[in-house]
Amino acid sequence: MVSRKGTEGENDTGTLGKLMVLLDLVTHAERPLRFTDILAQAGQPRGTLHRQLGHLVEEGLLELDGEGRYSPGLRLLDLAARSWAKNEFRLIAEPHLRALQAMSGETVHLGVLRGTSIIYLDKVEGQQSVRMYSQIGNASPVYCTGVGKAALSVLPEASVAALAAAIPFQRFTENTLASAESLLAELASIRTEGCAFDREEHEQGIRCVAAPIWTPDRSLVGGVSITGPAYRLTMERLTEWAEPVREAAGSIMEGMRVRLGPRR
Amino acid sequence: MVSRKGTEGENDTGTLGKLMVLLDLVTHAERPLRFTDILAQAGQPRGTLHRQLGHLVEEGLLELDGEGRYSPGLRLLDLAARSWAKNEFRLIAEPHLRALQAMSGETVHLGVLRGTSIIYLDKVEGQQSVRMYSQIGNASPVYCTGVGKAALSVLPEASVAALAAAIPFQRFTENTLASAESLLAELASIRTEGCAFDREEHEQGIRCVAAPIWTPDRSLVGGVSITGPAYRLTMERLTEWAEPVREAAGSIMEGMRVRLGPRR
DNA sequence: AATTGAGTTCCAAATAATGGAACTACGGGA
DNA sequence: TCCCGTAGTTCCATTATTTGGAACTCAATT
Repeated sequence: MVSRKGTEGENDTGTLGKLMVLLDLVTHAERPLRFTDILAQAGQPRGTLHRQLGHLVEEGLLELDGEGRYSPGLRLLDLAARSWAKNEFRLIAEPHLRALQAMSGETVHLGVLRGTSIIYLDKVEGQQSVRMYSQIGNASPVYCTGVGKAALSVLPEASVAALAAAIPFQRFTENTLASAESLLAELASIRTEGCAFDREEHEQGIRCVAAPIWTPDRSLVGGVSITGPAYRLTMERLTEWAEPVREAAGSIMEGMRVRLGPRR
Repeated sequence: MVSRKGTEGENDTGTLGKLMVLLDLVTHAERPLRFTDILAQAGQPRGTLHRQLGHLVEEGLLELDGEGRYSPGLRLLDLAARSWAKNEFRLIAEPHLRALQAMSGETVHLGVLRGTSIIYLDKVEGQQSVRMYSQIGNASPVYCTGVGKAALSVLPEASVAALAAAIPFQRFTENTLASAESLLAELASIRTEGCAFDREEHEQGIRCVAAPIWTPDRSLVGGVSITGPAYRLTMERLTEWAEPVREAAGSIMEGMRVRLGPRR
């Protein structure tokens, strides 16, 4: 993975930075990693790595099982649960997400831009009470999600260009915008429309309509979307829902203005 | 020997330890904290604290808004989402939780013991698709939750005694077991029954029945429970469900034996 | 018994954290 | 407008922690 730090350089300096690299390694891995696995990827001397892992385990950020395999620790859940519960942006948006869900009957997402990814902050779905946590906290690429493209559309040209250059494009479906050029072109139309569509660009058979949410200084940029299967979400239906989605985004921004102060 | 943090003393030593104290401070706070608020509680010199917070912000573990207030960062969600998705214990338990939910129609929880708290790892509820993330990751006291008491019941006497001595008992309802003695007494009966009840001990009007889950070496101790409102979950009903809950716990342990190896 | 691989421990040297103090920015009140 | 107090930031010599090479233990393999 490249640095998640927007426009800046590498970051594995500082004690914390190095530890975070390890945390990332373990949380990104498919399965629990053994000491040697981590050693191979971390580029740290054995002794150093051993102590670093020891500290992470001691703090509950990692867990070391009986077979010497490292996996993410429970402390992460604990910290995340608390930060999610009190996230102001999410709290402000929640009623509007529910309203959109009730109106459409489909799944509604709230996401924010972070580097070249969208992180989902909340998800409201109908009765099909499947996994809910599943999506929250997950990072998805900006260039092939409705929320991602909507978010980019409100950034200044320069920032978009810088981000686009840093995106590791990858084709998920035949509709995926797999280059900086095609992405930039689409952003233009999104700006005039005020909303973005995902036409099965990330996952075959899944469409969505999204509207951007931003603070005046762009310190927070994200969006809200309605997502669902292509057979129910025809393009006509999506177009119909564009207005309610834009309105929800507007209401959320209004809520932020009131609650967070007009400055940013 | 790298020490575990079970029953031991303070831990704000080491660079990471000090940073974790700050993370805890911010995630536990009701509202975003200003520099001065943290300064008052952290007991660090101004310069030091300032740099520490800077590092946490840089890594996305904290966020600093335009008004100079610190709140938990998105990186926490990202890390937690990944660790939750691949948690082996949770994955093994999931189908059994669903089965219990389908059988009872009530909410089913999976939790593990961590220090003197129970951390909920999963939650499956019926159609009332309210907040789901809400509970997952949350820490609740051992002594007044079904899962907590069940978990304690399979620990060796010595460990329970040590834990009980460390619990800051607090009375939540008139039924709360608010002393080490009453807790230890109840554990005896839980051991013979093989399941624990929460008779409105944590929250007025909420009852539950839970069964313990443990590994042979007790490195992982937790439980599974069915929870619901007292008017639906009469004590007779709870008693009826004790057996299925015990069976589910047994199946989960069998699954762990197979998947994680018989050693631990 | 010898060998190999995995994990752990040790300690002088290198590096990062510390914290007191000086500095800046902002916001009243006189 | 000037002055003072509070909040936040920066600086840097001192101090403490991390670093990493190497030696060591342990277990499985040949």
